[in-house]
Amino acid sequence: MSEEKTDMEFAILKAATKLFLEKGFKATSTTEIAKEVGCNQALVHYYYRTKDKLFDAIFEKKIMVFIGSLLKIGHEELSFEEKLTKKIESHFDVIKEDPRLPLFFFSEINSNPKRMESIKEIIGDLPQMVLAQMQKELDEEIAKGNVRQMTVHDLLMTIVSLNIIVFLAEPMFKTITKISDEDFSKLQERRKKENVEIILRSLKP
Amino acid sequence: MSEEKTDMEFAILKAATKLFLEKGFKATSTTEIAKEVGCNQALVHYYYRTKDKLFDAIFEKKIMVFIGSLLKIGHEELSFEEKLTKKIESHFDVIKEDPRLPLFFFSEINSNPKRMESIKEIIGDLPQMVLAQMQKELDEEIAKGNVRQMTVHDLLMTIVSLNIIVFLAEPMFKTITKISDEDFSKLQERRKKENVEIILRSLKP
DNA sequence: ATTATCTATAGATCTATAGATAATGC
DNA sequence: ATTATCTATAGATCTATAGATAATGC
Repeated sequence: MSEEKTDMEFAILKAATKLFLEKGFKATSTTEIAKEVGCNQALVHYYYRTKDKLFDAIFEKKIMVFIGSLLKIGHEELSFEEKLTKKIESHFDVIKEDPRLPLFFFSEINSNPKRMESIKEIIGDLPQMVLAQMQKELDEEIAKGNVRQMTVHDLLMTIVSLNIIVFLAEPMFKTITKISDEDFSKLQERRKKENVEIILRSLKP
Repeated sequence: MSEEKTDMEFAILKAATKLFLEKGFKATSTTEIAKEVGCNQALVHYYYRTKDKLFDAIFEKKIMVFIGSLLKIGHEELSFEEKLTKKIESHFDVIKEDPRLPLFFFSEINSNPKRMESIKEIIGDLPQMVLAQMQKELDEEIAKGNVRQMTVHDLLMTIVSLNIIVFLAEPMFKTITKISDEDFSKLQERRKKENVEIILRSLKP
């Protein structure tokens, strides 16, 4: 009855994560997950009981990654502009590690908003506090005349918006232009820099 | 054998459009479409034969709306900046009319890239030509020193990116904050203005 | 006569569970 | 003994079609 996951339990989680992220909840069957793992379908239910519970475990984890990448703080020694740059880039990099995350996230919340409710309860009001802290820092810059009037909500929306587009558009992109993975990676890095540039410019008084 | 769609045929198309946009291809059943229309499920297949063909008809139409809103040209008498502003705003407004469009679009291409292939064939190289024209206009502004070095691809990516975020995030937004529809509409309009501001700033030399 | 609509159903999923067997931990 | 894995299957979909009946256009 140990807390440690058995190999098989972990393998199922891993395969499910891959498939759910690729194809979403509805389009992924427990049969397919089992096939990917190389076990029988009943075993998926033995460990996670229902497809829904299995999905929820994954969804929660991934949403934390996504939100975390945005709300993480640190680099206290840096200037506001440097800190912001780091935040934008680290958010971008987290998504690059897990490029299906944005579409997964928006799709699944759209098709089942209730999942968001439970997430809300789990994370509590930590985000509220981090946002308040970020707003304070932003207000200081505004007071100093370094930044135009701006809410942290708008700023975050801009960051997320610009940072997700290449990943959302990846399948479309790769279908239309037969771009190689290497060139696509270069395009991503170029966009990352461009995003920082756009956002810093957008804040100028 | 007239080209005109019967009432029932049209009603099915309309119901299918609504459901496919809301829940996507996989999560929508022909049974559900029939129920929404108020007919029996066989009739959906009588008119459109397969779920796939029905979906394709809708997907094609919607993708044209989305692409069209970006590539439309006009207002020749206006300045570059005014034209760009109009383009951004009209793109935003088209999506506001059909707020599920961006998620629908990215989700369905992700889950079945082949659909994009057929779309590609239908629209041909019209987009290429429009893009070339837009690039020419942009290059003129760059030459005049009004705009920094920039490709039309990057510019369009920025526009789409900023314009879709509120719509992608709508379900999440409405779950987390219990924002009213009216306030959400105000937020959208504010974002539209903000997007224009951000994009114009991003182009300054 | 032809077209539109319905009922009924075959065949393919898919989820979840029951119950059998194999593997492991004392 | 307990836990992990398997086989088999019930019950719920869902798509597509066959074939019956109702509505419509000459």
